[in-house]
Amino acid sequence: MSSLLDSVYLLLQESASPMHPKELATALIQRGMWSSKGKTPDATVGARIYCDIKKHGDQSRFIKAAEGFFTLNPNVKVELPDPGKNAGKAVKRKQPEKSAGSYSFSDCAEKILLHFSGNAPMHYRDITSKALELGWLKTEGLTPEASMYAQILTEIQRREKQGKIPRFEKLGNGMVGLTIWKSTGLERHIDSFNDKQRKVLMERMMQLNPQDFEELITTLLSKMGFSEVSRTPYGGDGGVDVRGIMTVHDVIHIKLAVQAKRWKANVQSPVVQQLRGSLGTDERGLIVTTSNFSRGARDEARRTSSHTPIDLIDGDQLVSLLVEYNLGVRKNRYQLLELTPSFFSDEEEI
DNA sequence: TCACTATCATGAAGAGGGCG
DNA sequence: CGCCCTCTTCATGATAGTGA
Repeated sequence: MSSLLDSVYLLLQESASPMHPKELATALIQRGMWSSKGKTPDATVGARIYCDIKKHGDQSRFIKAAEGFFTLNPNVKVELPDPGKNAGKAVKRKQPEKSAGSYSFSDCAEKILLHFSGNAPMHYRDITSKALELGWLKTEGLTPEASMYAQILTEIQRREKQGKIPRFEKLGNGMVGLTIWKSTGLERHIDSFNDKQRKVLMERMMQLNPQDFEELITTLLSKMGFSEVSRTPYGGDGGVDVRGIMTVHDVIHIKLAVQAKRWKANVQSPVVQQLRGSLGTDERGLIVTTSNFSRGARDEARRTSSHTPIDLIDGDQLVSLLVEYNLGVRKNRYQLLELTPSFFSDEEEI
C-alpha cells in the first residue's frame, strides 16, 4: 500500500464531497501528509489515483465521482495500517531523499569509477562502500549494494534498449567498468562533434519552407536509387508530395507515394490514414518527418490486415539518411587507424 | 551468499478531446 | 489553431526478493 494513496484515502474520508487531484495535492502538502519535489504534484496525485482505479477496477478504494473528481468507493472497506502496530512488520519502501552533496546510485557509481578506480573495473560492493564512506550516497535501504548493482544493470539495459551507449559495462562476477575507458579521447571528440553537426543539420532542415523540404526528400529518394521521382503539384493529390519507383534487379517494381511533414509536432495517426486513402492500388506509402510519430500513428502504419502498410521515417532516421547520402553534409577524408593488439602476439583475435 | 530480477513509487510528458 | 483539461504511458530511481 502506498503512502500517497493512503494519505489521499484519509483526506477523502474527511471530505464531504469528491475532490479534484489539484485540491488533493494542495491539501496533502499543506497538511504535511505528503511532499513532492516534482513540478506537477497534482499530476502525480492524479496519475496515482487513475492507475489505482485502472489496476483494481471495482476493488479500488477510489471511484470517479465526476469528470476529474474522485471520492471513496463505498463498496470497498480498507484497514489502513497502524504505524505503531505494524512497526517493523510491514515492508515500507523508503522514499529517495536527495540531500545536498549526495547523488543517485548510478551517478555515484560513475563518479567513484572515474575518481577512485584507477581506470580499472571495480566490484559493485566496493563502489557502494566507497560512495557511502564519502557521503555521496544517502540511503535508508537495508541492502544498498543490491540497489547499486540493480541500478547499474538496469541503466545498461535501458540505454541499450534505447540505442544509446550505456555509461557502464558489466564485466561479470559483479565487476563494473565505464564504457568511456574503451573509447579514446579522440573518438569521444569525434562523436560529440558529429552529434552537434547532426543537430545543426536538423535545424537547417526545420528552416526550409515546405516546398524546399519536399524537394530535399525528392533528391534523397533519387540518391537512394528510386527512379522517376517527381513532386506532385503542391496542395493537391490528397497529401502525396512525392512519387517514385524502386526497381529491384529489373524485375520487381515498387511504386512509392511519399508524404513529407516538416513538423515540430509528432505526426498523428490521421496523417497515416489520409495517406493510405490517397494510395493507388499498386502503391506503397511512406511518411517522412522531421519530428517523430505518435504511438497511434506507428500502430496505424503497421496495420496489415486488409490495409497497405505504411513505412515511416522519423527525424533521426532522416538525418542519418542525409549523412549516408551526403546531402547537406559530407564526410571528410580522415579515418582512424586502430592497432589490432593480438596481431603481433600468439593470441587469437576474437 | 551474492548476482541478478521483479516490482514499486514517483514525476513528467504525451495523447487526444473539447472549446473559444 | 492554440490552449486547457483529463487520462495514459513511459522513464527513472529505488527496494526487497529470488534462486543458483
